Amino acid sequence: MTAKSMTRAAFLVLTALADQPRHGYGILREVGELSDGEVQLRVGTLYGVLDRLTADGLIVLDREEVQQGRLRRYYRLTDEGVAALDAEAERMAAGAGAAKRRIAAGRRTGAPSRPAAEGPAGLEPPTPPGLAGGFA
Amino acid sequence: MTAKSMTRAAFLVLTALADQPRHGYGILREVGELSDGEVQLRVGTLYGVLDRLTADGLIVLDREEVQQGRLRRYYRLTDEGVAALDAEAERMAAGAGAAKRRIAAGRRTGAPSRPAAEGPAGLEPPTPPGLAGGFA
DNA sequence: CGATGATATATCGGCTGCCGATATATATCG
DNA sequence: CGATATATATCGGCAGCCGATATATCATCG
Repeated sequence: MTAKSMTRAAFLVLTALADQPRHGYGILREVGELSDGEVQLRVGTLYGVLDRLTADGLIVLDREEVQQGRLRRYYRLTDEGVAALDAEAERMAAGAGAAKRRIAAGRRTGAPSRPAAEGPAGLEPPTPPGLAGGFA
Repeated sequence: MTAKSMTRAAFLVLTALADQPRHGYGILREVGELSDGEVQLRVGTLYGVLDRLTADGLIVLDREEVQQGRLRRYYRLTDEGVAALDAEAERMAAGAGAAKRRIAAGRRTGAPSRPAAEGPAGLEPPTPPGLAGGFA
């Protein structure tokens, strides 16, 4: 079945929960710290994602605590959630690798922009094969 | 400025164009082949993405050909497009690595699901620090 | 010769999903 | 007392993806 790719926000939440259970606000902070502030998960995005992930069985409510008068609702990954995150990480790494390889391949002629002004216009380049290098 | 992350479809199009200019239908086929059929870019998605990428200056219309009575409109990456793709690939690789590391970190106790039935419920685990391992 | 399928372009409506704004409540700090 | 941090949650708008649809040419098969 291979299960189709999750959204970016979902990936961030799952990653934040990968090492230990966290509550909503904690997830928000963790995502920010994880990327040194570059990637930010918005509050308005969080709860929808949490609901969807729960409905999909990738996370579950771990426990509720009242800490200093404030409610904390902790979530944790299910086995299915771990598997999904792992699969997504694999896909992303593969995609990133493929992109890098192809950038390098396109650099060969040293002409990234202007393609050197073709001849009399004809005969399309027959897709120089060889190093394909796929996603998976 | 760091430029915010592009959409998945945009990433796929840029990747397909990374090694050489291609026309719309060719991009569609290339994306499919690249992932061995796992990832598919839909026709209904393509042209909107192409327009947006053009407006953003990441790709440009390279040339138009009439091959066997059918029009082919070739696009290619701009220097800015190459840079954007490269940056995105970097981000994805970092994110994938971070997820993998955290999954491994969470596996330590060998209790991925049930957290071993806590004691009388109190004293949250004080966020065992150490190996943080960020995105970037 | 007509049907089917691959090639190739493009549009549109609907649905999903992200985000800014907003609301509520408590604890801390100045 | 007001501002800031912690913590939850909802809602409306907008961007973006996808299925369906339309159009046209060429090759293949019956």
